[in-house]
Amino acid sequence: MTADVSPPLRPATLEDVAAVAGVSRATVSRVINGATTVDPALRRVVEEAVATTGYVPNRAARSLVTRRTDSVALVVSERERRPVSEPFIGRMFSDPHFGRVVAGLMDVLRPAGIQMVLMLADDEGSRDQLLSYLRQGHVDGVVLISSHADDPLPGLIHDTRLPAVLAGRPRRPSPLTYVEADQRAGAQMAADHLAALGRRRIGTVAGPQDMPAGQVRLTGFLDALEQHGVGDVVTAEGDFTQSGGASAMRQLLKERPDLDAVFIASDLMALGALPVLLRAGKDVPADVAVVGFDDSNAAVACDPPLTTVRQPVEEMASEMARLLLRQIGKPGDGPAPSVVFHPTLVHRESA
Amino acid sequence: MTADVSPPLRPATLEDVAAVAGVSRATVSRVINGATTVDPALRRVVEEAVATTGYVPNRAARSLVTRRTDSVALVVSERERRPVSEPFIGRMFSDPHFGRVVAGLMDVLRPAGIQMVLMLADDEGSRDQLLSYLRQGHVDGVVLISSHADDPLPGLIHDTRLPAVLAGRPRRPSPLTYVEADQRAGAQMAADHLAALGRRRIGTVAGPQDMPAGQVRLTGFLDALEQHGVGDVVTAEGDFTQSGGASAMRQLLKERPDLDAVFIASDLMALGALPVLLRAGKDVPADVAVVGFDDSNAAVACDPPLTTVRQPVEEMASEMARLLLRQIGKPGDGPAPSVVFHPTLVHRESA
DNA sequence: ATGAAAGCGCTAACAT
DNA sequence: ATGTTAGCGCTTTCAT
Repeated sequence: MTADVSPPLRPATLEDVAAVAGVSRATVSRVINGATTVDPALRRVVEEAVATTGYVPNRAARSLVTRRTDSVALVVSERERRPVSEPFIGRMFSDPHFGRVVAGLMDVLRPAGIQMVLMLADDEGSRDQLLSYLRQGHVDGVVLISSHADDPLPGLIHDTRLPAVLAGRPRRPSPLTYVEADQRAGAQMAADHLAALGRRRIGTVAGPQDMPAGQVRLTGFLDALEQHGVGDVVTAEGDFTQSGGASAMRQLLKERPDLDAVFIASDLMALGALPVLLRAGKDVPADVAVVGFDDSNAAVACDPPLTTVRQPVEEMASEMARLLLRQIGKPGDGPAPSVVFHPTLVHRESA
Repeated sequence: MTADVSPPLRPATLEDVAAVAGVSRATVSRVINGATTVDPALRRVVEEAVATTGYVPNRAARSLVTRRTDSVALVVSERERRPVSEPFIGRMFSDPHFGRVVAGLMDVLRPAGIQMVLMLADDEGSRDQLLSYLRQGHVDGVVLISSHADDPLPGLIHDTRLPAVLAGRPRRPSPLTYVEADQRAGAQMAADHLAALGRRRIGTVAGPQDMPAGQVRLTGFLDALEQHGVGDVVTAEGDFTQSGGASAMRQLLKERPDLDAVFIASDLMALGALPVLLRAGKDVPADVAVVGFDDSNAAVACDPPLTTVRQPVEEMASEMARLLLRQIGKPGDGPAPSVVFHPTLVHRESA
């Protein structure tokens, strides 16, 4: 323990450190920024001065001259909430999926010293506000999580020329880098599994056909099944909600009461569908095998626990962060190539 | 539609606006910041120039001189993850509760033009990093969500003299403002309800006893039950996760197979516990009445839907934001008085 | 009511 | 290898 230095009322500046170390501001700056052209002895002196003064760089000042901010925006884009009366925002925020993405991003961003600024775009006003924020260069890049297919934001963000990465392939083709899980491959794994189980009277609760994920999971499933010689598959469309899954399941059961397997395009819909099955006197998996998609919390909440297609959400988010950092690092290169992850089948009890 | 101005390669500065408007930088600055001492006519001219140039203030430059940042930190503090091998951070992040807090905060911060910077403190290194960040004044205030009782962060944050608001009363008394729901009252409501139902063979899945919420919900429940003449209550501790809820429920069932009611200290744990109950051949609520806590998404995802103690999480978060903004507004006043919200019992089908 | 000018703390040429 | 200097874009005295 050394004697206390009298506590600075004003945070130490580069100037203060320079004075203590007996060098110029520039030298201190060089040490701070790890320039190699500094005499080792001087470097030590400066480092000591930094320690005694408790110096921390002022981001605003630095950012003003470097035009970097060492922060990125995490933009959550949601469809406009229809009734303005609806009290609170953020369907996305209360989705555990969102938290998993944040965790994955932070895992990479934090060690890099990059801060995350959380932004929400859920109507035209907030979108304009967001864009002007981005255009003014208050962040070095953006991660976009969009919950709806017709989102104009990928295009608008691309126009800002800011490095950006999308969570999931956008519906309209975009030059922006995206990271997604191979939905088609996932659906195939579900089909293969069901076929391997010897099931032949198969149905599927599809997702909304106006969302890419909904479409691809359905066609991927049907195509794979066809390869297994199963051509006659009953289909009902759900809306990715629990109750949507329930009514789609009812419909399926009416059309094909002797069903022996069903692929449900999201765990949440499966959570709604399972009780319908049980109520109809079907045992899962004995009578009807069920495979879900996502490996979300809902999968374990189901009874029986759901065999489901897992997307490595955290890993994908970390990859988004890495891709973003890479683009920020060398701005000339344009968007980084997109990355597609491979899903895996998680075995539980429903199939 | 007027003719396009040639697109600026470099974002417009105050100087540019001043040139277009034919006034000085100072006057533009006054208009931007709503000073009253500007001639209405000139004001209009300047506003037009702002529009045509697409000017947006540069935060870094402004912050450098004002020493305000128009952003606050949302700090998530978690216990250190024991095995470093554990792949990912952020138990908190994947908790839907977190998302609801974010939504509530954003609801008041966004209209105020305040950005939220997400920060995580889960070991000493990240805590130090966080504190130096805070001390350097990169944010105007902090919202702290802490997941463990012995968190030193409230004290450390108080030492920074930065305006701050805590989510939940800290274990060690602190001068910092906090916002919380009356956990004890909530637990009491659960007990009253179960007692009114005539249940007497009662168990509870408690939260972690090293968390204030875990402790208070347990003691509040037990005390209230005692008042109803129910003294013999079996208890198992969960960790506020779904799987933790499941195993605690199994334990409870083993100790007391004839249980007719259980209070589960979080909906998420209830989501895990319900299937265990059903598997054991118990009908809910006929055989076993279940009351949860939180009124989160999980409550509605449960089958049957959960009767649960509702904390107005979003409203509480909004209140935190308001209290923080107030302290930021007048720094002299010190911490604002804390606020305690009252929980309500939400009736669904499980009890 | 408006303008001129002085910095805020930092980095990056440019000199030495 | 180190120091000198000129800004980055803004707010804010201080004159006028």
